[in-house]
Amino acid sequence: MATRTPLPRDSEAKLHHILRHAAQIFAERGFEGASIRDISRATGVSLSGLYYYFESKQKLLYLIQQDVFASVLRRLQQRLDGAYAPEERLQIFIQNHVGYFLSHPAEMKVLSHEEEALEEPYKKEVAAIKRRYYNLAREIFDALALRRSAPPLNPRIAVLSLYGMMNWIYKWHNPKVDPGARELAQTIATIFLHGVVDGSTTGRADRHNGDRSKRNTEPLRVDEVSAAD
Amino acid sequence: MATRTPLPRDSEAKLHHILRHAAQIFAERGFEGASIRDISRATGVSLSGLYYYFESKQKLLYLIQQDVFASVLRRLQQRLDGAYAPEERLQIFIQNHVGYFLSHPAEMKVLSHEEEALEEPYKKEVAAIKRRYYNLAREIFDALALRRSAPPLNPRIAVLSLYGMMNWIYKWHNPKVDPGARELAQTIATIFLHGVVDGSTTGRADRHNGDRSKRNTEPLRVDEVSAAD
DNA sequence: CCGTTAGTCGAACGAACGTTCGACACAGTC
DNA sequence: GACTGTGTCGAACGTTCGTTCGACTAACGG
Repeated sequence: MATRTPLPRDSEAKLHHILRHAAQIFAERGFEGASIRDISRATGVSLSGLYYYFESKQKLLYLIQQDVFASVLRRLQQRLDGAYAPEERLQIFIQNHVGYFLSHPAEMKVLSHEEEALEEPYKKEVAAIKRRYYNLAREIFDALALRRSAPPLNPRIAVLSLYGMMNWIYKWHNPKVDPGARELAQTIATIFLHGVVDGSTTGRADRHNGDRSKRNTEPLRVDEVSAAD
Repeated sequence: MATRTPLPRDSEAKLHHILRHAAQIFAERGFEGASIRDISRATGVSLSGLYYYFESKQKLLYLIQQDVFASVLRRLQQRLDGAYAPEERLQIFIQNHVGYFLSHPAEMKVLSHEEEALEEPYKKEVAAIKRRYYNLAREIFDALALRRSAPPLNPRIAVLSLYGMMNWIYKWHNPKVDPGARELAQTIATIFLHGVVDGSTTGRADRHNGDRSKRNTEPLRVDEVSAAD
């Protein structure tokens, strides 16, 4: 059935060349804002020539996302292998994610920013990979949460907040001003694990009211937000 | 002096009507992905009629962002008035931000997601407001950081991580599953202030590895990462 | 040397885009 | 009743979009 030559070598290399430059363009102008002509210009491949490598703009976005996600997960699995302590596993997880963010900013921005631009045949597939990635962090967190003496946190919110810290990086990180991956990951891990005021006896004792309160008096009001209308 | 006809009332009301529906459309399809014709359809105003209220699509996006930002800031200043304790101020800040996120999801998504879609005459103006908002959180954090006995954190990273936790919400929050603004804000504040493993003496043992935490020897396999490959 | 196939491209397609224009209805003011 | 300013619209402008098509080259197995 299948012929001898499965896939020529330079074809696959060229596909990656296209994926790399396309990610750059998508990162710069957004998926909808970027045109196939932009990508043609950036890659040096003619407009119609591109369609030999992907059948639609949607598929191109899917290929980029799937490719970078597979990379991240593959590297994470490698690094996690042999680490069993929850704290260490969390550090590795954060380090891996942040590290990839800073070393492949365009690809990771496309992954973070263009999630919704993907339409339905592909959207589901990427969502499945993301769920696996989420569950991995969730398992680490659940093991970690056993260390906690204070009232338990909503684990879903905790994990998604961690993702928020990490995935927001592309919005603000400036290599000329901000630290590299190692220090950045360490800072985020410290905040997530111990918070910003942790460490001394003053930590939690000085809430100015019933200390073990859930619903204390009322420091703030949420309800009426629609006043602006 | 010219008090005759300052601004027709229903005109301003209609502008807000347009802004509200346009934010909805931008939130759903993205700025570049949404067309003025979509907005015409959603508002009931004819295509050309819209241009009486804004001179370009860019200006429309600017008006939305400027409008919602002014709202958030105005409400925040109100609530912050009279609160002096750093922890309380931080709680108010988070509560305000998260509360606005959940009560005006479309507008806040546009603010978070379409930052870069804004071009140069307008981009600078919104950036200026955002800097003010950032500085406000930064001042609260600096006051708070005095409470910290552990080695100091990079304050810029800490504050931007907090923004990350909050601004990421629009990507995942599901009203049917996730808690409301109050509990959500409280969880984020707790994580930011005290971390997820804070509380007991085991907290800062620095390296908790010594004891073999064999209680879960589950290696947490990520089995076959590239299934779709 | 011939046929097949992988790879590449210029030119064009119809559709959709943001924006403009001129006309028109309805207020108030002289 | 003429004038002016505000608000509204249908129709069209020129441009750009994603995608397709047919022709072409280079390489290789027979």
